[in-house]
Amino acid sequence: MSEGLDLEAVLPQLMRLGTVFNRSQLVERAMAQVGLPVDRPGLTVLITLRMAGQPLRVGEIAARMQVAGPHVTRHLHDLERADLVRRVVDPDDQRARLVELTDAGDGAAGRYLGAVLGWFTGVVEEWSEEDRDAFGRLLGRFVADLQTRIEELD
Amino acid sequence: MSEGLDLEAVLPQLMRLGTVFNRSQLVERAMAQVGLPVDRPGLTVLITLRMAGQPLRVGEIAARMQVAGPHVTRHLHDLERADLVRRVVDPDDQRARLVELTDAGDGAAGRYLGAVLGWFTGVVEEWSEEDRDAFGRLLGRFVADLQTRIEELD
DNA sequence: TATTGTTATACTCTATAACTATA
DNA sequence: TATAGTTATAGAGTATAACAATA
Repeated sequence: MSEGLDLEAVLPQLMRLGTVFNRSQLVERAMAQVGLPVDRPGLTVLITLRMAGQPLRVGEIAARMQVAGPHVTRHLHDLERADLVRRVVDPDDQRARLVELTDAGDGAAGRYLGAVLGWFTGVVEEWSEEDRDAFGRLLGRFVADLQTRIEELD
Repeated sequence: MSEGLDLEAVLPQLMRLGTVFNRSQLVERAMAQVGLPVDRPGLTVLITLRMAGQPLRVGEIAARMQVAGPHVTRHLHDLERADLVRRVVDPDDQRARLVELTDAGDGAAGRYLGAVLGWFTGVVEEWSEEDRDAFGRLLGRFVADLQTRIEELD
């Protein structure tokens, strides 16, 4: 059962990774780089919009964040008041609203992502190129296979 | 900048992994295998005790879970009422309490871990042995380097 | 009648502060 | 006086239900 041993080693590592992410103030430190008083879910909205590269409807933001709609609505209020996003009526459907980043909002999201990216660069910069490539490949595959398996359970 | 490209690919994967973990009801599904009405933090207490392999003090459980003390105290109440843990006075220090799993508690934690482990087995069982080994090695290294870097920031 | 979004409310998880008992 | 744990309170994040407006 050498298989079993491999997996029993991986599982605690994944749990540890989750702990490191959630509790080590990685997020808080990167948010400090943003230089604006945005809370965590608000920042997630900004990142979602920046990664989309285009204005999104409220429901679409909620879907991409995998949260319920009202949660997005609530934080859009704060973001709009801070002039980080704009809400405009969707010309194709008067019921819907398109949310777009202001320049300030786009800059904030960019600074956050840049900080996190620079941080990961530091973590693996002493790795060999082979190891970096292999890690990227295997991690991508793992996440994809995991997601497939989850969807199969439904 | 081939480095940059590698990292920019890894970062979204990690974010995606976090999302999959937190929102895909992986935890809820595994908890269903437990067959007992234990909530999530309560289950974390049971897992912590099982992985320790010995009774732990309340403060030690909180440290391993990386949460504040009162959080553990609160859930120990429910767990004790459900007969999943026992609290006994530490013979070495009358102030402290040792928390130990009952047979039912140990079984519950075991069933949960077995479900998750079996699930991961399914995800990577079609991988080559080389890929599995490499993934385990690189993931472990990544988490360790990440933690080191975080500690350096303090 | 179905869908988009909002408002109002409630629940889960975790933190901080104040307190008790033992050292 | 310091430490282990508990009780009480507060906050962040997210969900559900009820509602409004448009399709």
